[in-house]
Amino acid sequence: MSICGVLDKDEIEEFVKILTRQTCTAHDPIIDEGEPADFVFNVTGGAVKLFKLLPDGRRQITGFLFEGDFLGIAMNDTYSYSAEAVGDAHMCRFNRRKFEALLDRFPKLERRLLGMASNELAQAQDQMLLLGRKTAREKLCTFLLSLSRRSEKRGYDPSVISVPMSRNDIGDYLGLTTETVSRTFTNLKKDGVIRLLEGNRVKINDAEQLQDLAEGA
Amino acid sequence: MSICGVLDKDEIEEFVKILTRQTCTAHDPIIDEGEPADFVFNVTGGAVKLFKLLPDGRRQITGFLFEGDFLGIAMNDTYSYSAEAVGDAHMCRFNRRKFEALLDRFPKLERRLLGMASNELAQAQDQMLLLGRKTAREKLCTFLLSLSRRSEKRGYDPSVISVPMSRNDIGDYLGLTTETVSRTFTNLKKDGVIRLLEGNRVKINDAEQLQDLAEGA
DNA sequence: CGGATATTTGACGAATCTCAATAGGCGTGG
DNA sequence: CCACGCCTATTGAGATTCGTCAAATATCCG
Repeated sequence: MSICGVLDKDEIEEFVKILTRQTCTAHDPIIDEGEPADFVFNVTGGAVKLFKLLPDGRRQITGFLFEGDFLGIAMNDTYSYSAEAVGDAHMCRFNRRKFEALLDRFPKLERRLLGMASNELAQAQDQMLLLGRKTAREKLCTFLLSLSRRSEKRGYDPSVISVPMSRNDIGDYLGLTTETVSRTFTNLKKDGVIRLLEGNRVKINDAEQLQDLAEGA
Repeated sequence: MSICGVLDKDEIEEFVKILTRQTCTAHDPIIDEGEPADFVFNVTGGAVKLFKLLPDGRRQITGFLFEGDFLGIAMNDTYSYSAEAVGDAHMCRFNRRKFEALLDRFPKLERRLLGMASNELAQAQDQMLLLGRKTAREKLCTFLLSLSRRSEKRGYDPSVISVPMSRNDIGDYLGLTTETVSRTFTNLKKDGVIRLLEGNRVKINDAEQLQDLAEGA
């Protein structure tokens, strides 16, 4: 587990004692915005989406979590967003009270959480730039690039990425409609930037070109 | 200073020792994206805007800071955004290394920073929802409402808010153009939702209506 | 194979942007 | 104190990107 990288064996033991393993299937609600934030989670497999809703049903996905990602760093009294699994997802669940008690005992963990929150904040700012100022094409290229970088960081081939989420989810993440996402995929394909493979995978033909397209350069 | 609310007199002394006071005028760069993050700041007066740029000059303002707000919670090696004063702004500057050294001595401060980061993260998610899914009118209402709430929290009349930033800044914060911001102000005025007063102030006629408009209800 | 769901494609419309002109504010200096 | 000039805000007209609605196609899974 990524948050535990700074802990030694005995310390990890303490966490294992208080965790519950759980599996969620697609559309399975994990947490609901506004509910008391009684648990924090660590994703151990699959993908999870975080989102907020407007009263009329419009949805903004604020992030996708993958193996190793932590859900609930921002610990206010209530959850500020909802979460559900993209496909099937596996997670460790911690009672928040017990989790915080352990935090007190391992101050280096607190420092680490602050670091993770910093990263999330930086990511959130990138996403604001994307949502507020990028075109549909730039948005999709940015998205594919971030998936590619994530793949690379986990030791996979960055030029062939798995895109497990639906067009609709991608749209709700990028501030676009399903149709625009689909059309933009088609355009990128036509322009030779990417190739669509079976199994929801995408081949990136020229990462540098993708990078330029992502920034409107 | 807001971050120091958890400290006692002697502890605050330690911070005062390492701070430098500085004043910035409009468009004065405070920090630049990509530069080494050698300093952290606390705003003591005026307003500051945080923003990111695309290569062609498109700009996204990711947040406004006011008195008491802290700049640099997200402490990576380099700044992930730029900052400049809106009008004139006053700030305390801390050497980051020394600041972090003090953090080690006051663990409750670290907990507090994590709390502040959590709040910022929640705010960032709200802003993503706004940027990705709200209409121009909803965006502006949300913005005015947040200024009103901020005013209220500081003990001012929430129905008359000061809007010190330019239409252009508001546009870059809401993902709109100057013209659309201006037009939307005009519409809200025409519909009796707000009234424009001199001195860049805005009178909110019906806060509840504004709330509804902000969420598309 | 068949039904359900997701994706793609097309035609059209609307919100917002762009470009351009006008009006308003504010400070400076005569 | 007024006039000028600069900068920002407002308003207008037309263009464009993206959204909406609808239909066709593809994919998944039992």
